[in-house]
Amino acid sequence: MREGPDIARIASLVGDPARANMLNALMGGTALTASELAHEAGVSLPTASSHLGKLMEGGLLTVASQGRHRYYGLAGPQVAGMIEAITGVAEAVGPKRVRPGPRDGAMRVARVCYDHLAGEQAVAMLDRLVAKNVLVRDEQQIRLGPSAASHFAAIGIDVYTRPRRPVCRACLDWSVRRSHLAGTLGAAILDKILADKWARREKDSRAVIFSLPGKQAFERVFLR
Amino acid sequence: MREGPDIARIASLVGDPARANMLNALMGGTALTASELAHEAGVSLPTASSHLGKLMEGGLLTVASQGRHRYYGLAGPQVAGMIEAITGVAEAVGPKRVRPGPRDGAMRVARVCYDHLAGEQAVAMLDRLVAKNVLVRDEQQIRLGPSAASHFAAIGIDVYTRPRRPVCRACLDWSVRRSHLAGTLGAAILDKILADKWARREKDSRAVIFSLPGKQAFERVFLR
DNA sequence: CGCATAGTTCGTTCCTCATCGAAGCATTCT
DNA sequence: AGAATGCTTCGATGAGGAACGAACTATGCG
Repeated sequence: MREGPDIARIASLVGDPARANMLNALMGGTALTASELAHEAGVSLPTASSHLGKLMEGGLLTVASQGRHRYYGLAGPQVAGMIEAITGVAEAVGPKRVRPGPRDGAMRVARVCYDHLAGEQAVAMLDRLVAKNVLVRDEQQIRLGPSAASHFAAIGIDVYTRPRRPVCRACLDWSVRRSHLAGTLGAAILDKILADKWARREKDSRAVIFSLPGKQAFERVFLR
Repeated sequence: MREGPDIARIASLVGDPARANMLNALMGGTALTASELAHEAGVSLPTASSHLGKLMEGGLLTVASQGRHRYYGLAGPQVAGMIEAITGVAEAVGPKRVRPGPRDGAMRVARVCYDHLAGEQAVAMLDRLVAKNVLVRDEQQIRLGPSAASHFAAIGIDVYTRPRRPVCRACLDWSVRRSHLAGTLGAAILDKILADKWARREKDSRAVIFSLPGKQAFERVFLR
């Protein structure tokens, strides 16, 4: 009876375990093939194909055909944000993890959230950038502060080169329950962290592992 | 295979249309009874009760027993944020609103919401009553103002005769996204509108169609 | 070409879960 | 106490949809 956007339709897409696993895997930010996603989800290829079709039809995924491969990826940051939000609730109400393994610890500290950094490190970074007035924040909005351009230029990031998406966006961190930095700036910072080899991606996981010198460099640049 | 919080479980809770409607209704911030939610969702009371049990078990709702009523509300802002996020995606990918037919127009202007009037007319009425200080409102709470008794007595409504439910309640209007008046007073006003034949119910619809003199009477009494 | 790999489509099977009526508590009104 | 109201539990029914094997299409390789 009720009108408005069909939230049940979207939620039910995420509500199937196989599809949820696929979406989770895609939260790493890299597009994956149908076979890889089938493996991630623990289902057969036909089943995966059917799920992917539904996710596509629901507008949650994009696909790029390359040769005989089809690379599926999240449709955009809004979808990623939604998954984060659902993850946050699941984490909050879910059965208390009996014993958080070491891998969970790493995830908590730093991980990839679609295309930017999340976790304690990322939250601390945003806090510090706001405290230094490099970024200005009111509520969920984040904007560049007066010194932003020069500040980021000093570490090799041009805040004006990526005009397509919003430069700054707040993204709620499920492990810390506070916001971290998304948007093109967040993506550029993650790029730099990986390009400069401050950290590496854990295989088959969203975890981001900092090396000791990498961590020190990160702290010097972003937490001071 | 994948670890982490069980996002499919949470999403599937939202993924049922009946439950989604309930959650949507609760997004207004006011707690609602099981019967009201059953009506909102368009399902029978047993069905609603089952859904509410699941939402409770999933940790998405809280409940407060007051006498023989059970008031259900969202478990917290995090849950509300999740619903907002899902709504945002649904809005973005959803079917482009084709063309709101005439019936939708009528629904938008005035309709029945459980037992009281909703829609633009109802929102305007509440605004006016608050502006005239007949009703006093702070946040989601609405109370009778000093002149309420005499004001409503003049049009044949005794504000004290129906002690069973709260006299005034705010109810979020989905078409206008602002509150209108619910509670026994809201119900009494709708009764009067229909009893005095200012308007009639559209068959098999929630729409309420005002006659021309009825509309004038309504405006004279409530919008001036 | 013929063979291998990557994906989708089809048809069938099976199971979960939404639904409602009837009956059972609980609370409040008279 | 008895009646009315609000809500939950139980049991039966039915529909939707997740799963996979087999067959089909498409791309790449020798």
